[in-house]
Amino acid sequence: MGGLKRSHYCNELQQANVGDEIILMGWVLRRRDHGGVIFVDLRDLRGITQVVFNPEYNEKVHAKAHDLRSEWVLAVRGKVCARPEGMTNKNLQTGAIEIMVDELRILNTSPTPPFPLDEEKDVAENLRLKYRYLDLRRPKMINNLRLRHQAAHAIRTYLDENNFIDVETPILTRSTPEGARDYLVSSRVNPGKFYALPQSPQLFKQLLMIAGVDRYYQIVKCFRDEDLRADRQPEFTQIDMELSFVDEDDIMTIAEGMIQRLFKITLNKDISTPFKRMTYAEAMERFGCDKPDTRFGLELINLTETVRDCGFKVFASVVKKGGLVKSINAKGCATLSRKNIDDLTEYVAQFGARGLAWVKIKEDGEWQSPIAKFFTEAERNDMGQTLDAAPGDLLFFVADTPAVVHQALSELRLELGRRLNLIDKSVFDLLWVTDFPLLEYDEDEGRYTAVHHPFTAPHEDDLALLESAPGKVRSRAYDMVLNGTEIGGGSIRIHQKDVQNRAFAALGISPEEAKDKFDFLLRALELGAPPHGGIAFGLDRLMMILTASDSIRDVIAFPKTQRAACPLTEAPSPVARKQLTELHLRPDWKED
RNA sequence: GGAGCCGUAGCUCAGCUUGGUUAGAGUGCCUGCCUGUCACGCAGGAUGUCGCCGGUUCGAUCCCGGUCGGCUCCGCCA
Repeated sequence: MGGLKRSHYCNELQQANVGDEIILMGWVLRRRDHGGVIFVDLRDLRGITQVVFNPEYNEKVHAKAHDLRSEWVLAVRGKVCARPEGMTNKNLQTGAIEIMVDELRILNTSPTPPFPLDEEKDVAENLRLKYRYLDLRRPKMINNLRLRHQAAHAIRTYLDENNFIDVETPILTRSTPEGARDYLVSSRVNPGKFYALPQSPQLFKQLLMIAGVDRYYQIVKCFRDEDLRADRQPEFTQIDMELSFVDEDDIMTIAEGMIQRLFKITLNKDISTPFKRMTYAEAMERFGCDKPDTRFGLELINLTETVRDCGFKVFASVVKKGGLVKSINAKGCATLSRKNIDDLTEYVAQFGARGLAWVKIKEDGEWQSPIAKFFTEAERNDMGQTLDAAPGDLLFFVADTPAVVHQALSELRLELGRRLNLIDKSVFDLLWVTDFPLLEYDEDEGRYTAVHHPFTAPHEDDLALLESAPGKVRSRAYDMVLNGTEIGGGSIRIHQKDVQNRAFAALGISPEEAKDKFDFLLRALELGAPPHGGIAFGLDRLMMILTASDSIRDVIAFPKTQRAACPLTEAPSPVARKQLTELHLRPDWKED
């Protein structure tokens, strides 16, 4: 750089700097060559400054500026000048001034970049990912990275103020049963044995509580070898914490304070605490899901009892078989076309609904519906009353198993919310969902599995049910929900060995297997484990919401594609046979 | 494991329904002109494995099958 030192960033210079001699460094965003005067928009991570090469001001430098091209890297020494009358650019933070250049250093050149960086148009994502370092030069992307940094910083500061200490836990650890598929790492020095990358530092943070650490946190990578989604990556970041001698309220209060701080620092938004709370049972009943978006209505209404003995066999037989009939009253939506309704029927079909019954309430209160004829007038009145139906309304019904009814109507509700523009995007709607069931029955495995994880404490009132009615046991788990997205979840943990053994037994884990896989935990629990609990937040998902991104990939510097590949490094890649041999692995795939 | 959408110039896309001349547009790029632009302007120019393989056909960017890649979703994600 020939001894030049940057004096300012490209967003800083204002009217007050006029007359100053400054040095900027950055990339050529655009060059406008007027034959005489040449304008260059110089960009760095913070902004853009117009630099001017005028032959009358400095002929030698002007000549050199002819060669400049997009994304060349420059150091520019010059004088801050006020722009001529009427020439300010209101779209630019530095639009009041420009730099008359005395010295131009070309620090690096570049061929024409493979895609434009000026954000005028969307670019194919795999191209962006292949040249991610170019993509990240775009203001939106660098802003996302910066906001993520600010979020992490605010969280660390807050937790430090609250006596948490950051402790690192192993990335190479042991595979445990339950949960997601593990990423495995083979051990060179232990033939036939494997490490697993952590799905979360769950057991280590519990062991830290037993160690007396009292309050632990970590912003930490977690790994789950499952299929990707717009909001799911195989490696993702958790804000992980654990506290001793606390109950649910203590943890919720700490977590609320942290989220409050996060919003204040990153978006300067004031969030009021405490957050709303809702039990799992209420969330399912009213919204059909455990992470309700409560920014709008369209709640589910239970008609199971109303239609139990009705004339419509589809409904009545579902009820008889123990299923549910629920409805959504889309107020004032009778104007939706048959095509609209068909689209919605197709939409809910992907969630298992075999049909979507509907009724339009006409101006005279009569039903316009394919199923109207199956109901007596009394039944129609009964249903209309339960649903608060009025002329102009559109009623949707799903009758099926509780799981299908809830998922289908929950998704229908969200789709209606989006289509009807019912969601106020400026609102951040935070709530807790509590009292999750501890266990749920897995038909495929023929046993109960943990809804949260196997170390979650059962509700004390329900302890006796652990053996007699495992599905009825409530847990001491809680999720934090933001705008219908689960952003964090945690629980009070089991801190007594005998309770942990009973929980394992309920999960169908034999005492032998428990000893084999979790001996270290059981031993630790009996050596003076304090009551403890914690919570973990998905930092990536939080950042998605804070940046209003559609994809988790937009808040991760180097994300992976849906096939879990990195277009930039071309990971995963083949490895030399020698590496495999050292790891005692014998490939069963064809080598090139 | 399954469903849907997409793949044409460096980039963003049209063309494909109904197969047939030289495959287009905008932008970018190159050259020239231009001293106040800021998505500068004007004139000219170059640029295509129509993802790949196969089939049907006299003839395939277009129809069919397969395959590769990208995205969204279901399953999966304690």
